[in-house]
Amino acid sequence: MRLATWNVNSVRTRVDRVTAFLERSGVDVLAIQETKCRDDQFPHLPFEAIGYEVAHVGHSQWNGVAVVSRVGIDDVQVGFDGMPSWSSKEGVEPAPEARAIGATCGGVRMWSLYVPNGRQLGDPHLAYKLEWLKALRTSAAGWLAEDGDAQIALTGDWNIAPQDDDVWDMAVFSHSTHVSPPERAAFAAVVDAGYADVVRPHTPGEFTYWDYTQLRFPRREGMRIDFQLCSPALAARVTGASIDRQERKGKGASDHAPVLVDLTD
DNA sequence: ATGTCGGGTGTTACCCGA
Repeated sequence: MRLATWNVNSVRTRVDRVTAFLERSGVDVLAIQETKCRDDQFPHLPFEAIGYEVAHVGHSQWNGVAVVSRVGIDDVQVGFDGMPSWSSKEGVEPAPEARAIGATCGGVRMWSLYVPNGRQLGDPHLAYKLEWLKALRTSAAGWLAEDGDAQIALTGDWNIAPQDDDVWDMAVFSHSTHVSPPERAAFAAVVDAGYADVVRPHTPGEFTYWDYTQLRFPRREGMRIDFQLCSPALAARVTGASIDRQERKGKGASDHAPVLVDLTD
């Protein structure tokens, strides 16, 4: 079985590319982030036409996450227990955002996660990001406490570069989010809860994201911020992993590349 | 920050978010 995660930066703009990727890559379960649409706007038909079912949550033009599967899609859960809310502006009641959806697909509990960006050091959005990750860690630890043999994949855009070599130049990020110690500690806490980054060992020195500006992609100036973290029982099934750099090329590319994991049957 | 992308709208010019 093959799992993938991909921040597509608008599923409506990119639907042809995403379905072509599914057909080309043989991915069985795809976690999508930044669909940037409401549920009623999600393009279900092109996915169903090639044999995939969709579970999606989207409340507005922001965020939006989905799981797409051709091996079944059961027990869909929107958000996780304790997931913090966010208010886009003063005077607006905080509400849960469309940043997490889980579904069981072919025996794997697949989560599509879009971790808050954090914006800038000192911004309230960074405090929200850290709270969000702490709550995710608590929930994810609980899932393993319930069933130590559970096959769980925490996949998506984590908006964190855990190591210095996960960005092209640390000097550029000296006053930025994504590399700050609290963010890295929040990521490490999820790993410590029992979820291993199964992709890094197979993709040394590779990036998953390149900014649209400044010719970052041709200059190979990227970041590794998209991950698949797997529970012990799932990590034991991993036979390989890759980052599909090809998908960042050409007109109409997302700024993120798909991250793939192969499992034994 | 923005030499770029998305989405949106009090739309054809600007807003926000990444």
